[in-house]
Amino acid sequence: MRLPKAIAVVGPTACGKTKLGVDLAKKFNGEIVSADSRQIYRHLDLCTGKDKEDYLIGKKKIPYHLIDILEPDREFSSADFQKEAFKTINKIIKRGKLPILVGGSPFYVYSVTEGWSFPKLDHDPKIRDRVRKMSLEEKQQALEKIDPAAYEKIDRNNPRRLERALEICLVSGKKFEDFKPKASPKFDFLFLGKIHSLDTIKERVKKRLEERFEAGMIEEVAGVLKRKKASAKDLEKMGLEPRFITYYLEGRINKQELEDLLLKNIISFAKRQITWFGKDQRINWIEDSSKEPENLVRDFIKK
RNA sequence: CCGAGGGUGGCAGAGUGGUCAAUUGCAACAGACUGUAAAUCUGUCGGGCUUGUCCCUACGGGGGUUCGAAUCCCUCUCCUCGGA
Repeated sequence: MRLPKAIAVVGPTACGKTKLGVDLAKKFNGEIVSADSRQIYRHLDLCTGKDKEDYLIGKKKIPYHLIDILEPDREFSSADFQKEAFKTINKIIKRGKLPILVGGSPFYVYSVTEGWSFPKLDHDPKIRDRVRKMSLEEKQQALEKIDPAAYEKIDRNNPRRLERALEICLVSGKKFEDFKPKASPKFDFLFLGKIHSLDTIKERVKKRLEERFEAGMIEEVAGVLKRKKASAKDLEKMGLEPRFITYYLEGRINKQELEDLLLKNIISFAKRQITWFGKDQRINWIEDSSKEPENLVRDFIKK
């Protein structure tokens, strides 16, 4: 059985993914499915770079999904995202349109394109809470005791991974090792990638930051805090701009430090994105001016 | 001009006779990643190759003491502070 077709537009931050996605959506009667771990949250449009005007072409608005679906004080995971994305993509296909997954959150993108199957577990907030409160050493010891085989293999200094492994063991009553990572793609994706040199990305990020400061990015965060849409803690988890601007508002860092921290951290994020996407042989990297993506998509659809 | 302190690897900054090619942080480079992912974590980071308890070059320049110096002494030079 042939899988339904879809497009994935990926790449590091500030390289013009949205634009490419929207162009293609217009030409091929598509709809955008955002794969951005921050844009799922409402508010904070400047901070998370929603750029909603990019979805307008002339008077026509390209439909987009999975942006602004949740209040920022809610927890959301890649598994939640995957579920939503599958639903959305299926609906788009049913409408006879072309789904275009556009995003720079590699974990979100791949959970969908690869069809990762996450262990099905009930949420147990008590267990989660307990596990999260342990010190690194306690986590290591606990896992070593419960599941020595998993402990052998795991990234032991990584608290997040230890937490997850422990949570799985404690909630399921089974071994972490029993949940072998599985993947079964649900769609046939054509991968398109947009990328620039690191120097160019740096320049673009810098410029974009300036524009967003100018546009009131700090005030945006202050407003969200003031209206209690999210706590400082929620914002800290939400990624670079919300986090560091919160620090700034709390007086922990000054404006210059804020700018430096943001630039620095956004760049290292871009490098991590490049590590993910760079090794993916399936990605068709799109140079700036060419009409190539159009041809690639046309051929792909015809097949 | 006098007095005091100081010049350490791309930067910041430890080290004050051997275990120092030099703690640490940042930057840089590479990488991991299957329910927090713009998260979290790992490795490399003076040069060379025959990759070794190897060689070379290095803690402002030069000289000296010592078996041995980033570390002690002399001198030159530069910086900072205080006094004229």
